[in-house]
Amino acid sequence: MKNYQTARGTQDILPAEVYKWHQIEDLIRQLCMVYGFDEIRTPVFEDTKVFKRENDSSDMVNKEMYTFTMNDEDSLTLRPEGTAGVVRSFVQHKMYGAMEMPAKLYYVGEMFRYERPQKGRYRQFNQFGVENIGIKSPLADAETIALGYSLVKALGLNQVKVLINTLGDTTSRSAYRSVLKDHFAGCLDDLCGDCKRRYTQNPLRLLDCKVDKEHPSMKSVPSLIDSLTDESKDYFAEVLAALDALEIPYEIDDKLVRGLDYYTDTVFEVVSTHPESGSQATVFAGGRYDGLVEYFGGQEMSGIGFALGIERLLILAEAEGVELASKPDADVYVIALGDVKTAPLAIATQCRANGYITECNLVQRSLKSQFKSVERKNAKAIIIVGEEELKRGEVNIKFTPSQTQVCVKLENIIDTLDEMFQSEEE
RNA sequence: GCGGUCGUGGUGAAGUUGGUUAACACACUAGAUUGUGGCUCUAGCAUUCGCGGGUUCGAGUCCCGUCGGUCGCCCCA
Repeated sequence: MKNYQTARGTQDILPAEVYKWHQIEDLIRQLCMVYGFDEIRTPVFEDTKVFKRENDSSDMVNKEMYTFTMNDEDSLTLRPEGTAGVVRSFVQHKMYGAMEMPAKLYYVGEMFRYERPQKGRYRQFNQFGVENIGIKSPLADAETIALGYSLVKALGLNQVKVLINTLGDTTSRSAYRSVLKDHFAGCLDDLCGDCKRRYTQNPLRLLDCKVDKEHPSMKSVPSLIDSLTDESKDYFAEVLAALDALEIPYEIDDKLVRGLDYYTDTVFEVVSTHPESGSQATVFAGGRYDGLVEYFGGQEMSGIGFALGIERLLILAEAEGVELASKPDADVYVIALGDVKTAPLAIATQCRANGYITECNLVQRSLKSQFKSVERKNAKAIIIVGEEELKRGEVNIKFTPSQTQVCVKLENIIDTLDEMFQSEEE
C-alpha cells in the first residue's frame, strides 16, 4: 500500500471544521443542562449480546455490526446505536434505586455501522441521544421531542418537520400484527423479496416498503389505529395535545414504524425538507420502549429517547446557510525584531496568562513575513519586540482597529492591552 | 448488498479523434523594500494526472482491476 487514507466511510474532522463541532456540542450540553438531563458515557464496544437481542429483525443488528472476538473470549461489537448501552448501564448500576426517577440521560459519541457510505451516511458517525427512563407519561414523550426540536431550532434550521405515529402498546401491536398478516396473506407472492421476509419476521415493517407502495394491498392496508387499545389511543392523543401546547408542529404519519424492533407506542422522526439532504433526510428519530429495561434484567419500566446524527445536522445547517463557528481570531501577535532571544515568548506567555489568544513568532525571519502571519491570524494587537527598545525595557504595541502605535515599558504591556481592547468594545 | 457516476498541484479547474514542455486563476515561498503588513511588479511552485496492470511507436486521454468520493435502491442518525 502506497497511500494511506481513512477507511471507507470514516473521516477526519480537521481543525478547520472542528469549531463547528464544538459549537454543536456546546449547544447540546447547554440544552441538556437546561432540560435537566445528565451525560452518561458508556463504552464504544460491548458484549455483542447487548446489541443483538433475540428475535431482532433489524438490518442494523443483523447485517451492519462490526463484531469481533479476541482470544476466544465472548464476542464484542462496536456500538451501532446508543440506547442499548445506556439501558444496559441503567440496569447494571441499578439507577432505578440510586437516583430519583426518572433517569434523564444523554450521550454524545461515535457509532459504527457497516453500510455503503454516501452523503449523510457513514460507517463511523456521531450521535447525540437522550433517554428518559422510568416514566411513562405523554408529557415525557412531548418533553423529549421538544428537547430535540429545540436543538434543531437553536441551530437555526427551518426546513424540518416532525413526523409522529404510535405503534400502540404490546397488546395493540400483536393484534395489529395478526391483522396485517391476514391482510397480506393472499397477495404475498406479488410483493418484493424484502416484504416476504418482513411478513414473517416483522410484519409492521411492511408498511415501510418503498417498492410495493403502489400495490393495491398497500393502499388498502388497515390502519394501525383500528387495532389500538383504548389506552394506547388515549395515550397518543395526549402526546399530540402536549405537542400542541408546546407549539411544536407535527404531521401524523401512520406508516411510520422505525427500523428498531424495541419501540412501542410513540415513535417519531424529524426529517429535513431541504433538497440537499437527499435520501438521508432524517435528522433525529426515536420512540418509546416498554420492554427494554426488563430485557436487560431490570424491573418492568418504560423509557423514551431519540438519537440525532450530528453529521447530518451539520450538512443541513450548511445547506440552509447557517453561519457556524470557525477558528477565533488571535488577539495578539508577538513579532521578533533583531536579536531578542526569549523575550517575545516570555511576553506571549504573559499575554496568554491574562487570557489573550496569542500567537508568537518563534523563528528568525523577515519583518514582512511576520506581518503576513499577523494578517493570517487576524490579530488585533501586534507587539513588536525590537532589539533597540528591548535594551531600554520597552516594546512597541500596535493596535490595528484604532491604527495606533505606542511604546510601553515591559511591565505595562498587559495594562496597555487591557485598555486597547476595552476601548475597542465600546 | 445492488445499480449509476466521478477521481488532474494546497484550492478551483483546462486538457480537441491517444501524440509528447500538464493551460489559466487563487493560495503559497522569495526578492524589489538591510527595523513595520494588507497595493504593485518579478521569480519560484504537479519528472506527473487516486493506485496497479494492459493495449500502443506513444495514454491524463482507450481497456481491466483496485481504492475512495458521490447519487439512487436498501437501510437508517
